[in-house]
Amino acid sequence: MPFPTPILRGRFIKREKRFLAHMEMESGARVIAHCANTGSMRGSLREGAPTLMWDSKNPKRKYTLSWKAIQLDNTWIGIDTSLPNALVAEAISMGFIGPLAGYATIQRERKISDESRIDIYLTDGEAKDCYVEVKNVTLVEDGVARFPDAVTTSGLKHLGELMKKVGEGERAAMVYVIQRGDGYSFKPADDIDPLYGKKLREAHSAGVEVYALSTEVSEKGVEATGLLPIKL
DNA sequence: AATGTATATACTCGTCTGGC
DNA sequence: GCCAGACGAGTATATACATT
Repeated sequence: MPFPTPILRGRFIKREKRFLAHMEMESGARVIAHCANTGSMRGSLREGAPTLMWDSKNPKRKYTLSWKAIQLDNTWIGIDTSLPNALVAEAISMGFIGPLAGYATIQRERKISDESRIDIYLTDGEAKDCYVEVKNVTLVEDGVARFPDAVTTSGLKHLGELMKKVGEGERAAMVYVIQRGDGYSFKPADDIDPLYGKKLREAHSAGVEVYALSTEVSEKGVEATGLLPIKL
C-alpha cells in the first residue's frame, strides 16, 4: 500500500487541534497539515521528529497537505487511520490472515444496524458470516504493541457488538494493525484503559477472534508483513 | 431507466465555552 | 472549579435530486 505522490518531508512542531498539525518544511517554512488520526497519538508525537506529508493539490481542501507518517528513533510510524481498513481488506483477500482466508466476498464499511457500521464484512454462501473490526495501533513500548492509547468507550461498544454476533452464531474478529515495524507482540494497554483490556479478554473467551497484523512502514508506504502473537 | 452531481451524515477527540 | 456539550477538517459512504 504505497503512499500517494508527491510526498514532502518536514518536521513535527505541534498538534494544534485534533485535525491540524504544525510542521516545518526543509525550507524552514511553517505549514499546517491535516491529521487523519482521531486518537490521542500518545507516544507518537515528538517535537522536531521527521514527518512525511502528501501534497493532495486538491483546491477544495483548506489544508492540502495530509500527514502520513512520523519517524521516532529511526522507526517510521504511520499515522493515517484510514489506511488500516484498506490494509486489512487487502491482507484478507490475499490470504495473509490465514483463519480469515477463503471468503467469497469482502465488503468494507457495511451497515449492520441503523446506528453502526462494521469495518469489514465477510460472506461465503453457507459459511458463517464474519464481522471484522479494525483498529489502528501506533503505541509500542519495549517491542510490545498496545491498544488503546486513550480511554475508549466506542472501542468497548465495538467489542460488545462483536460478542453479540458470536452469540447469534456468526463469526467475529478484531484485527489490530500495528502501523510501525518495531512491534513483536500485542497486548491490551490495561494501565491506560483497564475496562477495555477486561472486555477484550471477555470477548476472546466468548469466541471473538483476535489478530494483530504487523506492518513495515517506510518512506514509500505501509505493507502488511504477518501476524503477531497476542498476549491476553 | 441509467447515470451524474450535490448534499448530508458518521466518524474521531482535544480544546474551548457556557452553565451551575 | 468542574463537567457537559459544541466545535472543527477531511474522508467515505449514503441518500436526494437533477440531467440525459
